Amino acid sequence: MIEQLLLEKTREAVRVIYGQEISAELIGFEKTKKEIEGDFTIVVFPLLRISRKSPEATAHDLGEYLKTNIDWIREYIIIKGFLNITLKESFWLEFLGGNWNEPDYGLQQTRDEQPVIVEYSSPNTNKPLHLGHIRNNLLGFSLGKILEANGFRVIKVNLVNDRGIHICKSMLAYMKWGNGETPESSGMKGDHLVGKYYVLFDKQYKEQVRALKESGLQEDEAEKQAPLLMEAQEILRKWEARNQETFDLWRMMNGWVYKGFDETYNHLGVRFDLVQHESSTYLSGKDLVMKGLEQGLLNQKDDGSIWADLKDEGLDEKVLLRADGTSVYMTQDLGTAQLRYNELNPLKMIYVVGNEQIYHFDVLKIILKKLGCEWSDRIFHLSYGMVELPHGKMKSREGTVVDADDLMEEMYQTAEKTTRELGKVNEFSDDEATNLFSMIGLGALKYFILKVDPKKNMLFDPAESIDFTGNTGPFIQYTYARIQSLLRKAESAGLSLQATGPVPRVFETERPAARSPQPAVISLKPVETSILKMLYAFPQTIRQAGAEYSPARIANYAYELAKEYNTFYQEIPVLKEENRKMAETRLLISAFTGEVIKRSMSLLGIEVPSRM
RNA sequence: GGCCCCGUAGCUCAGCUGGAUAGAGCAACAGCCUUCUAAGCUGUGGGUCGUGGGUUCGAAUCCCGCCGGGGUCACCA
Repeated sequence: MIEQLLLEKTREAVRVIYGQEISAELIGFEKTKKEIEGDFTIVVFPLLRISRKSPEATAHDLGEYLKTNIDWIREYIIIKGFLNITLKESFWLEFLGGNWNEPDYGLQQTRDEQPVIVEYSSPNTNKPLHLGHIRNNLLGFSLGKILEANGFRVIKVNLVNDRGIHICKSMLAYMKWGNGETPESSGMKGDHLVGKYYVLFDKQYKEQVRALKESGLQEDEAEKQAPLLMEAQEILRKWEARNQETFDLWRMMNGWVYKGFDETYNHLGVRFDLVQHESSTYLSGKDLVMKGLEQGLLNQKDDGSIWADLKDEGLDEKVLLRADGTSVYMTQDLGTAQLRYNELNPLKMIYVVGNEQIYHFDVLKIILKKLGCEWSDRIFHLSYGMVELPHGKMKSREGTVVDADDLMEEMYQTAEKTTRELGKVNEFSDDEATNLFSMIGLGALKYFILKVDPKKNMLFDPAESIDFTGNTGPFIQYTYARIQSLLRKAESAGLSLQATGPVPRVFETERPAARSPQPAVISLKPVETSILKMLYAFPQTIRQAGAEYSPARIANYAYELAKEYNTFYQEIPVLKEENRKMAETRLLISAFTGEVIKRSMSLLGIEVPSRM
């Protein structure tokens, strides 16, 4: 890596010239700003104490030393305290020749035995997926890919929230008012059908609460005493006692939901390596709690409920088992974490869960530690912000929830409409066209969501998300399609990429003018070095995205690269170039850029079309 | 009220471990299709980086106070 060489040589220069050993952190080292001539910049201000010279003089000392000691440096320019170093073109050309066809460029080989677990999605089986889940799924899936690109063995886990009082509510409503309706008989997708009964429960329950209040009860009393809630609680007890009838109904309704979810996941293009169900992990949580109680780490109240006292940690008490012995959300998560640790011994357990649960995960880690699980440090909660709509938050009871299936369908249709209007698919078969609309619609949706920093709340404006111009997924896809088209045209024009060889001869000709009898055969324009610099930064970008768990970094990188390429594309007609070697070089730049765009988009779970 | 997160152009967002004149897109306006795909490109206008202090040669970035917005503090998940 040239950066390390520059850094090392700079330290050496300080040692030789000023006689002092310095740490690398003292050297301000960065890529040169775009508007300024140069490739890399050394900021000398921090070194002034050592050099005891002016910024300019210090930069000059270092610049001279580096230039005489590093072959790749062509020249340096000093602006105030900034030493801007320009590399020879041969550096970039050699980089291009050596990597454009490298199938693993930027990607690390899997090196870790211990896996990283990425849990995401984690749906409840009582209602269909909505826009919030979409952000979750896209983040989790992309994060998994990014970590894999960083050489981790990743296990993507979906923890299905298939038990608990909320599930019993939709079951109860179905028992009361379902009349044996099924997805087949109603023509509804299974998850939507079950969701319908959950909503129905909520409506009837609110009605009961209202009636009770009118008969003189306090609000909180009314909420607790509403017959529907008590019936639901009864179902939960029956379920935990493995009552056959309850269990069969539960299994049937969950089956419908899974089928519906699978459809949505397939459509969205996300995958899991492992699906866990809370119904089969919560018992482990109960065990953990009972053990903790025996060891005196937890305490039991008079009514029989079991609690963790977290006052020493500055938090409150937390219930872990209800008085009737049934478990709560926290109990399940304790059990799930324990099982994962025992069975997979992960390097890290990443939970992709909304930021409204930050407190929950803080508590989870503390309780685990309290129970003697030192590995709780390996838990990392990747919390992401809420998705807001132009008119405010999504609220199911106000009907402002954006359904995942509806949204994807809408994106598809807009993609189809726009694409047809532009006359892009006149020569496509039906299958090809359908496939393209899907790629574009989903590409737009995914990119729109992933380009935003996960931790921030984001605004989802349907009108804007459906725009395909500017900083959007389709813009990047379009750039890729153009590159592919260019490569096809080049081939039929007799310009073959492979014929140029891995490192074309032309790359070896560039030498300092003084020692070379002939001028360099080719020379790069600013746009071209600019693209090459970006391509050079790809591996580093992946590392940063991995370290920060940030798909947004990849998304913004892909856009910058595509934008840069479009400028190039507009300014420099490759196929019109008279110098054949120059034309070939530019083809390589195009091919390489296409590859990196494709890989970046793949890390976001976005497909790119070869024509559009 | 305690704790956590956010505040950058009219709108949506970038801005890497502090560095040079704070960047894109959308929207507005003006250009570019006998030229490798115009879902594109070029140009113009638009900013006291919420605010007041502090640290520093240097702050959108780090620290503290305040203001504004959101989240959370359930025997819901």
